[in-house]
Amino acid sequence: MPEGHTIHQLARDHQSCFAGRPVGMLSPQGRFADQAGGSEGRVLISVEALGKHLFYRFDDKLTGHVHLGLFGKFRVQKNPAANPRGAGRVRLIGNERTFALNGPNQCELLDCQQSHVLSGRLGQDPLRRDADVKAARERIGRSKRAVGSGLLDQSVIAGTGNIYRSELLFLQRIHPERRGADMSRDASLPPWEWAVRLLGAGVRYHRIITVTREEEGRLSSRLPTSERLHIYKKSHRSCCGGPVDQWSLAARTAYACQACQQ
DNA sequence: AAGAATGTTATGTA
DNA sequence: CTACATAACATTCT
Repeated sequence: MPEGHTIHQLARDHQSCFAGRPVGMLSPQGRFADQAGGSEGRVLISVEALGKHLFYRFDDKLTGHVHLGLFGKFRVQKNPAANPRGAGRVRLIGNERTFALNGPNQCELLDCQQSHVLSGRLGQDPLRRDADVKAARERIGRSKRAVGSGLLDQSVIAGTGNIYRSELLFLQRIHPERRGADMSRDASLPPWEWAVRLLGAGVRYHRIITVTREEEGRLSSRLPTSERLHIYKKSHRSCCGGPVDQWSLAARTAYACQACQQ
């Protein structure tokens, strides 16, 4: 569930649903408070996504911070919402809909200082207009590190996870183990542009799609999940059946087409 | 029922 | 200082 594009969707949704309203949420321990306007209620100014992190900015300068991690999930229900399931962490009650959060990796209230520290250590987010492309590119392009490692490092590029790492390196025919510094300068497009494109498609279609521009619309509505990706979690390419290698890189399973990714 | 999974951080090691 | 490994934490699905 949580790659960067998902988080941006949530930010957008929550922003339009709750900005300007008192919202009961996010007590310091991450337990939920379910009364909008109750003792925990503060007015929400805006919701922002930075990489895979969500920032809820409140009028009293505090920031609610949510990171979904592997399992975190917002469930949406039409009001009146059913009783909370499991260990609820946050409950956002809107006019028509209620969002309930379970299983986040992080869920806490930060002061200015803390939230600044957090956002400061996040890298460039391909989905943000204020991203410093040059910084991200240099960080990877000058590094002796494997590209596949840099792409998972949130302090370099924030928002790409294991799926996007696999898919965008495949699309460029770059082997994940290749050192950033060794990539040819004249490669058709550096990973950044592909990241922008793929994450953007993710937001647009509410799912991860890694096919070419013309095909996007068609494929997104028709294809089953297993066919929206080229090599992620596959032993053979979906297009030509060529064998796909699997190994561990930066503590996650990496994938590469044996024949064409070098 | 064990194990894997779209993630991050802190800590230890070389 | 960098890179890599490991553990910890959250939960659901096969």
